[in-house]
Amino acid sequence: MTEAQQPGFSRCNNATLRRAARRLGRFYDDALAPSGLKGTQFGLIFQIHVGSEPAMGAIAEALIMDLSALGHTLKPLIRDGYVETFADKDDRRIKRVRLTPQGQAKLDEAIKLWSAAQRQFEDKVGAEQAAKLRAALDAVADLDLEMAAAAPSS
Amino acid sequence: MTEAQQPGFSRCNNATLRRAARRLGRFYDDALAPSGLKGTQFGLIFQIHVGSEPAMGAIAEALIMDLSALGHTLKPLIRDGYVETFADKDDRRIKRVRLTPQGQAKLDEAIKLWSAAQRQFEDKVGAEQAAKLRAALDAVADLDLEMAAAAPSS
DNA sequence: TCCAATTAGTGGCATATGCCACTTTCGCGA
DNA sequence: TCGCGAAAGTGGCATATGCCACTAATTGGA
Repeated sequence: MTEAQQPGFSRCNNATLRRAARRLGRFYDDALAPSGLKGTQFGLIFQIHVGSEPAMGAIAEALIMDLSALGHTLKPLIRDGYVETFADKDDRRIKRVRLTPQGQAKLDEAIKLWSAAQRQFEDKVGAEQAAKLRAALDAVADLDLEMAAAAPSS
Repeated sequence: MTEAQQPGFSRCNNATLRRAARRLGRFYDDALAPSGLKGTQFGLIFQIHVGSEPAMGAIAEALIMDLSALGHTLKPLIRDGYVETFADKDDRRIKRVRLTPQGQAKLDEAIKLWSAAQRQFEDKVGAEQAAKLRAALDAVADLDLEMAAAAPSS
């Protein structure tokens, strides 16, 4: 056993979350590896897929990502020809995103791999437990946090 | 509401976890900002703190991090003088890590900020709920996943 | 004793994420 | 209609993480 796992530390919700995310991330990444996509890219492509040519801002909001981070993450997918962007017809500030035919095909391919990982995970923890965990995580994600304005003026 | 959040997608345990991690990560990052540390760095420094001059491998294992990733993450902390490394006396392959006095001071400073964030989070979700969530996440982290060797030879 | 397999880290490369400073467009009120 | 403030992205910079190919030390046999 790893002695370095003192209880005091594991009380940090953020650290615990990241730790689990690293673990699960690698698992899904491994499962998706044959497709050449990472778990994050799969999630992003899927999000684009379910959206109706979503604007970047909409995607960022849905995934709770920084808009610029989304822009960066999108680049390799555009470079590899899975995704393409185009300006909104009515508002030139808005850039919409959609999958290319290859992107669609890649998504279909990845979904098969993803399903196996998802199934294995749920077999281990139980579909019900998994659903509860996701619900709890979604609740955290939608939480209205905000540090109570530290020093309230002078 | 964000229409782009179709139910189909949120069924991915990995995507849901990352989404929550981004959200919570920003919250803790904001809270720790005055100290100049990121949430990840805080967790790492804390881990070094509770360990007894832990070897890099031990830290990586405890945090479920890739050893090389740990090495990279450690660099800015070493550069800023919060952490230092030294070779193990008996096994020169092993590199041990410890906090410098400044690192200790920075940790103390950061713990105050962290406490406020931790408290605010637990006030929102409830200490008990938070504990349950951490337990569930630890369970996920310790899961014995492993894709059942895809193609079992020829 | 000497070499093969193992263990612990390092460096390079690529993606994942954020923040900040800008630039371009819009929307709106004077 | 002019011009200012808001909205949507982009680029640069820095950290977070992983994988892979290597190098240096160790450990076990033969």
